[in-house]
Amino acid sequence: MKKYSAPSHSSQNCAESRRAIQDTLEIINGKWKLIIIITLSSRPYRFKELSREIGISPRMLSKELQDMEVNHLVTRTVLATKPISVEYALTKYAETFREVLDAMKNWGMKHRDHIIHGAAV
Amino acid sequence: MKKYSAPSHSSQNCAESRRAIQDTLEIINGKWKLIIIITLSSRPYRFKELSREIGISPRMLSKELQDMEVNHLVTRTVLATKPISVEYALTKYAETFREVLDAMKNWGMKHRDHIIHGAAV
DNA sequence: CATACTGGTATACTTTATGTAACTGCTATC
DNA sequence: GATAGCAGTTACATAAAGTATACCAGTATG
Repeated sequence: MKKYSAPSHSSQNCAESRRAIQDTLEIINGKWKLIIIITLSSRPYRFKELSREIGISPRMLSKELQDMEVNHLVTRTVLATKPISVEYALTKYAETFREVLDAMKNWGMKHRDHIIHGAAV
Repeated sequence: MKKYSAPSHSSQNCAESRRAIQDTLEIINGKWKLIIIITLSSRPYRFKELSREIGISPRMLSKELQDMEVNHLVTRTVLATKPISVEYALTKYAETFREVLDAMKNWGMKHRDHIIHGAAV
């Protein structure tokens, strides 16, 4: 009987922070974006090569790479090879994302310790 | 005909980093966890109060709060009020998560600028 | 000319996430 | 004793995410 509608409060900059965090979340959300970023951070990959490397179907890979291109995280370069090939590489801009990944990595490792060694709350 | 199975590479600490990042990702993954953390960061809330505040159904809220309790991010305290009430609050431990949120917030804001003002890649 | 490689797309399907509605057990108030 | 509030739970329905399989157009090789 009840509808659960949008929040009524939201002071201005609180909402802005939330939006920023949500934006960032979308960059790495889902099963694949993170591993794609990490894989491409070692070197550029071709489409099929990347697909085989991380075990993702072409359908998903195509979609994910398109998202990441829109967000300026990867570049798509068509190479004039015998059978045409396409190279995907992280942009220089993508390096700015490392701060976020580092923060997540550090916290994640501490958290695993915290939960395993069962500290008090 | 082809199966897309697990990766074959994965140098040791690379895999460890990835796992840590994935762990962190799970903490904030989904539609609600983030806004719950942000809302509770101002003050403790009771169950229904929180439900109304952010517009989440009791079903989802219950599930999310349980997850977060397991991860030591919130505490659940039963209060001896006339109709019983239960207070949810962020733990002190949850404050350590602020580093991650801040990194995400900063990057998210820069990223919005970057995309809107259409800088070169 | 069949085979195999390239970078994908199309379709159908399963699984997971989220939403909706109704219901429980308790207490207080009208 | 009917109504309403609290803190949830349960069963069911839909939406989103992911998987599997097949296929296309192009080029080279045997």
